[in-house]
Amino acid sequence: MGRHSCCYKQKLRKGLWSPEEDEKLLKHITKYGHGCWSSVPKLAGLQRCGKSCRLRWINYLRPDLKRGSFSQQEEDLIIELHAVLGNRWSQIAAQLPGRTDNEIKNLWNSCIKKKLRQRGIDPNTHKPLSETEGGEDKVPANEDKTAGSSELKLLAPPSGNLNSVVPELAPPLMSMVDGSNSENLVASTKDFFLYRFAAGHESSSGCQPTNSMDYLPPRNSVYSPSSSMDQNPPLWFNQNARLLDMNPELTCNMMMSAALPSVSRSTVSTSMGLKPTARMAADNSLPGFHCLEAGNSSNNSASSGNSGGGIEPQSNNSIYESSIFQWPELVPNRQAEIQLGGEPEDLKWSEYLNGTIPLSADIQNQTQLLNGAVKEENQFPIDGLSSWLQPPELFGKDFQRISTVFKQI
DNA sequence: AAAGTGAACAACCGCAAAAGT
DNA sequence: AACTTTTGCGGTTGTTCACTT
Repeated sequence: MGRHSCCYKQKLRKGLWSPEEDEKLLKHITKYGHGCWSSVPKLAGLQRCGKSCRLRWINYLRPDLKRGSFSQQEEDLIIELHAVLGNRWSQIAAQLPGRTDNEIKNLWNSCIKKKLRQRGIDPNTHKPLSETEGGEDKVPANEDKTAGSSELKLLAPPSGNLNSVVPELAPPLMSMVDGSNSENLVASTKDFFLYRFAAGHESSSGCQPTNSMDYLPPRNSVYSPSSSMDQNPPLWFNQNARLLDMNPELTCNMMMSAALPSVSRSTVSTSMGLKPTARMAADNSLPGFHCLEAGNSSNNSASSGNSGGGIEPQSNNSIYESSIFQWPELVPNRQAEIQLGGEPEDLKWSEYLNGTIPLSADIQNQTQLLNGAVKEENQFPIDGLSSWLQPPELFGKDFQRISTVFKQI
């Protein structure tokens, strides 16, 4: 319990990561996947603890990270999600594909808090400062993590009256949830989330969710309590539901993958979360939109079952099968960005790597490009590297470092 | 030009819980 | 069932850089 044992070992480096360390970690994970994090530093030849490696990967090296500044839409979404979830950054991050909890947390503490105060809003309670009688830094009621049944508690809005928010949102949003009306998506994104959270609040009792994001009701979904993923249905559903009702083919793939044993621990990146806009857009079905996530889980569990034995190189496994890259979800994500007014600099690794940085919202072409990349035996699309490696000045110093590493790979 | 300041970002720490033995 | 190991999360601190004085 507590601090990881590897942290006690001597001579472990701390502080900022060097490009060489990044390279080692990236190479290792690209080749073998992370498997058991505690064994990663040893296998990758790093003088770091596994925890540090994990953090570095999640917050910095992961290829599906979206870099660049937050858009206004994203900020607004964060504020509204925070009003519902409190400081549950990982859950907030799950709704912002390509963003990490750390990133969002930093943004909140350094920027959004200040903005809200300037607007006369208490960032903790989301009420006017005048109503909070100087309790600026007090923890709001919905952040009481230690209280029992916290799942339901934290879902309650700061005002304590979630119903005041939800009912009027529900009718138009229901059609969004059902995917039958994709035209009003942009304007209602934030409302959509509030509704979804509220829906979770209502439906969570029968599901015994493990966290507040496990609310997703099985509407329009394939989740069945009797299915094989019921080893941890809330978790499984939490991580996959948004994708499940996106695409029948995807659903099929995921179901098959989920049928593999031990979809349990949350080793799966929450970055698979899709904005509603992306979700709806994908209702048009993207052929070849494979779900890697469930396969990822099963694969991870298989490797983690070998804990202590290190990671066996899986030379036959593609990068996808190694649960590292999750390109396909980036297709709808990209569309989501476009619909949400994503900024040009909000480019993604997949786009760099595929050399398919789109200049317009031509999703079909994009989809074809990405599908092509996927179909090519799931190989890491190194061919596309040259095109995105060329203008590093466009993407900052970090880009140069990573690009160097990828070049070498 | 140098020092001070604040914003933004990166990383660490401690804890809780899940998973494994 | 008890204990250990591993993972994930949130709070906090440290670092870097740009801007101001």
